[in-house]
Amino acid sequence: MAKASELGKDEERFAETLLSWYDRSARRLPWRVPPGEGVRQDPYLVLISETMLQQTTVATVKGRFGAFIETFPSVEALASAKEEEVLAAWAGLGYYRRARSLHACAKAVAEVHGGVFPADEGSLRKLPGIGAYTAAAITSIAFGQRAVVVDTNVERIVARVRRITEPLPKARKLIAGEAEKLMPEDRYGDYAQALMDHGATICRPKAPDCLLCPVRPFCASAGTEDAVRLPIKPPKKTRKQVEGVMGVVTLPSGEIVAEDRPGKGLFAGMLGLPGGGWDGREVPSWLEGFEEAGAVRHVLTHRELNITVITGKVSELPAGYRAVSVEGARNSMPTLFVKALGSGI
DNA sequence: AAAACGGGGAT
DNA sequence: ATCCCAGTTTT
Repeated sequence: MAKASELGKDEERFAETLLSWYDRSARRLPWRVPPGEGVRQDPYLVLISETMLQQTTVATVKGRFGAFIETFPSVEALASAKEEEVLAAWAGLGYYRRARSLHACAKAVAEVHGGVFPADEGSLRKLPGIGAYTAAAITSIAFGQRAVVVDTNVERIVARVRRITEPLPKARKLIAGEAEKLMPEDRYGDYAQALMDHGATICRPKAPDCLLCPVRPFCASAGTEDAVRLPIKPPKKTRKQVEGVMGVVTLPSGEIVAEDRPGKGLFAGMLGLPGGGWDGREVPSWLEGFEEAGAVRHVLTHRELNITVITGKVSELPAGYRAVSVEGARNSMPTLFVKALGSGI
């Protein structure tokens, strides 16, 4: 460990060393430009990937990014798409507000900014769905400008490197300040992505690999128990258990009955199956008396859903609902409904 | 400041 | 089972 008088020097060497490691071992990812001086990525691609990656693993996004970009190749294409199409392309990814914000963001870029992404953090931050993290990511990765990118990887790395023992979320301000001190003087985009790779492959949440860590000489927790336990996180809340009913109801055409969900709440704006009880809405009376066909358990961050799946036939479409093919439902409904569909057919 | 908001992969 | 994830918005 360096003496206090040498910390300033360590701060410079940290970023330099991490960038050097990144040049050798950057992961290749579909949305990423390989490391190099002055490299930039298309801001539209950064927006899509960063939005998809919010609270979502790289493994999941890997399988969805390409198809989305193919469907909506440019910010103009996304802006001119119908919301229904955007939501369908997002089905299964979760946190569906992201898709609606993304669509609103594309419209704003197209209409307010003439189809050109604003190149400064402050303007980006004003766009729908772009918070502090995403604004900093676009600023650095797409525009090569200085921005302090702080996500959970960075929080973890900085808390360990600086041995910050104050629990989250109170430690956030301190962590952001320390993160800024550790920054390099150029290659801001590569540096942001180097931190991500380091957090994902070396400075992992549970089993950090300090023996392989390139910045071990600059880390106050390296090889100690602190490297495993920091940052200190707040205790988890227990999930509320809720029960409900969902119907897989067939029409004479072979299609099934579906609904457009309300604009707020769970799965807002998405295509869903008729039912209720689990989302604060009544089970529609026309579903009564249908045959029980299965059960689905679905766990969300703040709810645990226990759904009874019923099946039946109706001769015509009930008012307020719409007919969709089973294939269409599978492709555009959130996972919960697709699971119910599988259990009810 | 706390709650709402999905889903899947790793352990 | 539990933890965690390239967070943002609303309450």
